Amino acid sequence: MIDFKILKKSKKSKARLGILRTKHGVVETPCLVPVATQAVVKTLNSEEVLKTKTQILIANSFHLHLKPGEKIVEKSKGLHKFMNWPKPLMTDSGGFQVFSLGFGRDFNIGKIMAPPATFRKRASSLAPLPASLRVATRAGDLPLIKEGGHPKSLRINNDGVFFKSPIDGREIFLGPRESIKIQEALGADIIFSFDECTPPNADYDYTKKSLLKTHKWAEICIKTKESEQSIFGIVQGGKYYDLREESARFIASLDFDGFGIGGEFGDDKKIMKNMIARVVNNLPQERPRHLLGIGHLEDIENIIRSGVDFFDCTVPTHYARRGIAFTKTGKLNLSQAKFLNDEKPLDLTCSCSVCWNYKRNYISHLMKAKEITGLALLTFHNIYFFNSFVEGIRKKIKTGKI
RNA sequence: GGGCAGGUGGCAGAGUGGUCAAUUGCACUAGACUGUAAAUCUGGCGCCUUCGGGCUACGGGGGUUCGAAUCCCUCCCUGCCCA
Repeated sequence: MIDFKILKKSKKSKARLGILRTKHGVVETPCLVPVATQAVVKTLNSEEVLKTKTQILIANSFHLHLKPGEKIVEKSKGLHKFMNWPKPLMTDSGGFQVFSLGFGRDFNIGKIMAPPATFRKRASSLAPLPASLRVATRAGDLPLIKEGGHPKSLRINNDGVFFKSPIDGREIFLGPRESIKIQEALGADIIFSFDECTPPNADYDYTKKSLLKTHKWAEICIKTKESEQSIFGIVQGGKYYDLREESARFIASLDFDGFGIGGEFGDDKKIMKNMIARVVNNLPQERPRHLLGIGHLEDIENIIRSGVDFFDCTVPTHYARRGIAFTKTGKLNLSQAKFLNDEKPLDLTCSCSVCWNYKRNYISHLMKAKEITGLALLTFHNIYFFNSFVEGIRKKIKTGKI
């Protein structure tokens, strides 16, 4: 059960200031949702995460189903108790793993891909891409995934997805019913409907067919859910404007408590902004919107201006474990030897405990020495920094600057 | 003192007459990473360059050869075994 109230709507953009009430406390929006896939923000314990201005976390059904299994979590009276996290929680449905363990693995790609020049031209129109078009990426050219295409390592049919467990290779079936049952056992405040996150190199026909499946699954998810948890439906449609609108309208027609926007829009920031705005235009104003898996620092203001209330992203935590700190003046790679002679804090304006107590030279040393505390310090700082950044945007909305 | 095995780029370790500035790994270095992978992918990694190439390099010195990291002599060093 959640209650979402919009406190202020921007006059300059679609941005809005909101407050979400849950059994586990309130969340001020717009809000970053740090990722705790395996019921942990990697490298940090829950008390530490509480000190990073984090208001809500998102865990993952698929991963927790594999390890330790939702029954274990249920026995511990749910995720909150299990991981000692007192604040609100979301769980993702496993829909992203349909992509990441499927085509994502086949092509060794992430969900966001640079669109080719030809796509840039066409993307602003409603016309679908010709099926013959190849998609250019940073890594070279990838074949388009056409209708009927299927990933090597998992099978997708109308009822759900047969995964191969990365642990022991056994087959694991996950469909809308299974996902909801798992998420009910986990007991987060907000759960997501089971979708297929379409690959970035999917053609129009594949995306459309996948979309219809995601829509059907959304209906089943709503029917299956027996708990009092709130459930968000997920809009798909790839980078095709008409499919995005169709999906938004359909998902909005169902009785969801809020809405996720999944998949990707290419890495052209302008197109992304326009496309999110189109989706948002077709969603009910009064309910929360969550942009799934997007949140590079330079994206955040844009997506909030487009009307997004929540967004989760692995960037602050994942980059931290690659030695990268986010700062007001850009990214720093603490693995670089030059920081061994740098006695400044990570960010001169940051008030997090890492920036108060540690210097770049020490963190750089920890990175070079492969000491895990270095990863933890960077993770802490990055989350705090991102949360502060979003806090700043909330202030700007409040004061009418955005 | 005798016998044997070795000495190759920051390290480990291939090569055993020309296609070798020298496979590969590590380290180093630069970049990538968007519903998670705490190490993955891509590039660089002797010096100089007008990007054609030039110079210096496989323990030191000498030799054979059109040509040597590779063959011979000698010296130095290391490891193991025997006295």
